Amino acid sequence: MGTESETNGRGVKVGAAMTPCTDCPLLDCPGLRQMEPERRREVEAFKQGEISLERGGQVLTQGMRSNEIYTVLSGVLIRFRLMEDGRRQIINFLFPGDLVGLQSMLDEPMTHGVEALTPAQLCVFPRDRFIDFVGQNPHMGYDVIWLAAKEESALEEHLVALGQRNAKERIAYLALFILRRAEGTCLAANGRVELSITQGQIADMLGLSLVHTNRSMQALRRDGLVRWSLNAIEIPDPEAVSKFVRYDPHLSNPRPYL
Amino acid sequence: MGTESETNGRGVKVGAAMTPCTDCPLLDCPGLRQMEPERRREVEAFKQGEISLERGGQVLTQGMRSNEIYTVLSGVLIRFRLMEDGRRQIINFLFPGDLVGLQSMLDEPMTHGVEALTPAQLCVFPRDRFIDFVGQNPHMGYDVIWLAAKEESALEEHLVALGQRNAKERIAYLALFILRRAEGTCLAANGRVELSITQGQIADMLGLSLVHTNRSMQALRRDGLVRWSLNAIEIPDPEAVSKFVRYDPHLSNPRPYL
DNA sequence: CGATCGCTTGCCCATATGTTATTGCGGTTA
DNA sequence: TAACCGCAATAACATATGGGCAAGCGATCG
Repeated sequence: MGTESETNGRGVKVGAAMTPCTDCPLLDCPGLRQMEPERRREVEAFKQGEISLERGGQVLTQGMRSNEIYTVLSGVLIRFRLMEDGRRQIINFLFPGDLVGLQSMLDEPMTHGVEALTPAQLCVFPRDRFIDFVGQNPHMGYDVIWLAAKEESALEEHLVALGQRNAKERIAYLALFILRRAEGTCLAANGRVELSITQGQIADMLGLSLVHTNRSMQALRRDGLVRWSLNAIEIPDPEAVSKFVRYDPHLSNPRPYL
Repeated sequence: MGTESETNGRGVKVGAAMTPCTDCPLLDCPGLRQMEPERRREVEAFKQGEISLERGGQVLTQGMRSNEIYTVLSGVLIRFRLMEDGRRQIINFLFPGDLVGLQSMLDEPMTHGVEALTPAQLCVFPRDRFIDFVGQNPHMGYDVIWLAAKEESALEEHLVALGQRNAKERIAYLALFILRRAEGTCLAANGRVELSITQGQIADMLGLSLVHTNRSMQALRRDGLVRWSLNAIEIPDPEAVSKFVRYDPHLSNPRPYL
């Protein structure tokens, strides 16, 4: 169809084109760790290719195995779990620099799917060469562990939100979480992210019904805490929200990435 | 006091005694992966010591940094997060073979604490030698990543439970989760685990009030699905419970461990 | 242009879950 | 033995959240 091969009906394009890691567009982002040129070359040797997704395109499908691991080069994605009866739980949001298929390491069927929220590009790495790669670059292995630990922290936060907070707090929490992650990856400024997230998606992430999600969002808007439309999230006073939900996304060390 | 040095008022005993990895008591457990003798020697070289805990003893304290990572040699522990207002969210349960302080890798203050649910022993490893260790034993690095991915899967399951299931289902889910993990570490047989878990702890894990937790547990007992007392969990028909909560802890590959 | 479709919003009512308080039981301690 | 403590089991009542339905609104598409 296009200039490249279109493999998958679901908005996935496997590109021959490949951004060289030596001028990775993520290099300038202050939330991401600097990376020495020689390391970048190492990563480039490991990198297998690139994938482009449209909004709604899927990279990983629940129930299937994968031989590849990915890294977000641009865009925002969600990771979610489907139940047989149609219920859906969104597990987390993925931003540039994030590792995508840690589960692929397990050599078991994926327990979740991954889908693009915006047009996105991913770097592809072969799983079976991973051990060698780590053997030759122990620091990289450490970085992967670092990222895994960070991801775990995020899930921990989400668990706290679902377990301990009410609807308004959950939504405000999620807004702040996304804003901070977006800031860290240069996708936000002045308390504003442009990102199309459906109220249905918010509901599916926070374990709320659609109706109640809507109600609570309106309340937050009235309170002047969070203005969350289909196109963007705005938080006029992040400090206030942080206090409201008792959640302080302490700016952490810059994240490593591949 | 005892024969060893008592360092901490909270039931922590740092022992000079050290179980040699070459006859690690976990070796026989079918849920854990076999480990070649030479690997065991490598691990032993990395191992720094051992810690014993009584029920209620804490290994890691929220808000503090740690230079050590641990591994569960025996016993069951919980990982939890406290909020300023006293609310508590239990994040996960830890069983023999599990990695304890993955967060220590981040070089940031811990966002959770870890406390023993039964008397427990932990193996201690120094964080700062970790990179070298992985550099020399890439397979071990891979194993750590494996464990991290597995932990992430568990949190994912918990998220689904909190987000999508009602009280009865959550409790049944948790019972089954614990039972299966206990079976995998030789702590359970015939659908029965002996483990003292308070209804308050269950409530704090599942985001329910104590009263409602109690109500729902009774209902499950009446239904004959889960018999959960202070001393033990019994699930007469795991298949039935699995169907009831739509959760199937597919027996996974044996877990690696250090 | 009208026809759809999905998102948003509002309303009314049902119910799952939370809150507060009381009781009872068994074990521990003085 | 009495006093105490932690935990489980109830009861009566309050409220947060969910379910069902319908309307307005903006895109997209023929």
